[in-house]
Amino acid sequence: MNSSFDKEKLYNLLTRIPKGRVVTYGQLARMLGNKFWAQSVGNALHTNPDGEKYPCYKVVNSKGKLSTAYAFGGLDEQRRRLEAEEIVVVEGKVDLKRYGCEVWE
DNA sequence: TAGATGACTCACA
DNA sequence: ATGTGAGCCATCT
Repeated sequence: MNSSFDKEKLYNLLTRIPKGRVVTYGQLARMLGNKFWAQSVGNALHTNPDGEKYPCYKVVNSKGKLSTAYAFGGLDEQRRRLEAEEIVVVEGKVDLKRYGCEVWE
């Protein structure tokens, strides 16, 4: 069947992210089924700035770098939220070795 | 319908 | 570390 990109699934995963942990676009894409959805994931988050409801601030790229085009608040706000979960942000980046979660549940 | 754009990732120099 | 090229997807113009 055409397993197309489902935003609901993406949002579901976002809300499932354990506290004090971050996830990369590729990781989300992989969980959704296709690792090539990374770009689509970023696009979906940008077109759907549900940051008020979804922890999109926990989503970073494979290098652990935070989004430069944060839809709301800005990089400063995102860093603020991450630190609020005991996540250390350095130079706008997080240590995926420490906070990057491969899989949860 | 086709082309360009992007909050991506990976490999190589 | 920085830059370029190639790859796949969804959305916009």
